[in-house]
Amino acid sequence: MTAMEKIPRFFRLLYDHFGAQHWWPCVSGERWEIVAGAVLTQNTAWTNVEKALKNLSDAGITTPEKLLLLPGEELEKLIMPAGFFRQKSRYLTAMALFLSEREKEFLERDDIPAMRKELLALKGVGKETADSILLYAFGKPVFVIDAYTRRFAQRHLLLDGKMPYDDLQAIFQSSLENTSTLFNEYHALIVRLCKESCLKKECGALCGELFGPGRK
DNA sequence: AGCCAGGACTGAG
DNA sequence: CTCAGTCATGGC
Repeated sequence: MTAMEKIPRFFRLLYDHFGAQHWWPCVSGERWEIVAGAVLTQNTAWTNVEKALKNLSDAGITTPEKLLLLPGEELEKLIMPAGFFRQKSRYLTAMALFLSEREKEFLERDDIPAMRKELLALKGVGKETADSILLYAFGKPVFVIDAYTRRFAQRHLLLDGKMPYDDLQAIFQSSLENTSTLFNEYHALIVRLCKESCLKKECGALCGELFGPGRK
C-alpha cells in the first residue's frame, strides 16, 4: 500500500479509535491565544506554554492590540515559563503588530499561498508556525507538519521522516480532501497518538494494533 | 544530572 | 542546500 493510500485509511482508524479531538487546545478560544500558543510552543513542552498563556490571560492580554500596550520587559516576564523568552517576546510583538492591521482581512481572504508568505516574512515564523496559525487560528485548509507528523510519516507511512517540509505537506494534502476540519482533526489525532503511545519515539502496542507492523 | 520538548534564526561551508 | 550553534524553561 502506498503512502497516499494509507493516509486516508489511517485517518479512519485514528478517528474511530480516539474520536474527535476538537483542537487547538486553549483556555479562552480567542484567536490571539491560538496564535500566541503557536509561537510559544516552538521547541517547547506544551505544559510550559500553558503556564505562559495563563500568565498572559491573567494579565488581560487577550488581543494583539492589548499586547502592544505592554512594555517589552513585562512581556518577557509573563512568557518566561515557555523559554526563549527574549526572542519570543519580540516575535509576539511583531506578530501582534501584523495582526492588529491584517487580522480582519485574513479572515475573509482565500489566497493561502500569499497569506503564508506574509506570515513567513515575520521574524520567528517558520513554516510550521505559519501553517499552524493558518489552520488553527484562521481555519484555512493547510496541513501542519511538525515533529509528530514526521514521526508518524516515518514510522507508519514508511516515508523519509526528514524530507523537506513542503514535500511532506504535499503528500498529505494530495491524499486527502482539502478541508480545514479534516486537516485539523488529522493533525490533532497524530499528536494524540504520539503522546499516547509513541513516547520515546517508539510505538507501543496500540500502533501495531491500529496500523500493523511499521518501521523500527 | 542530563535529556528533551508541537522551531527558527544566523553564519559557515 | 545542509549543518552546527544559539536561544531557556520545567518535567522526568
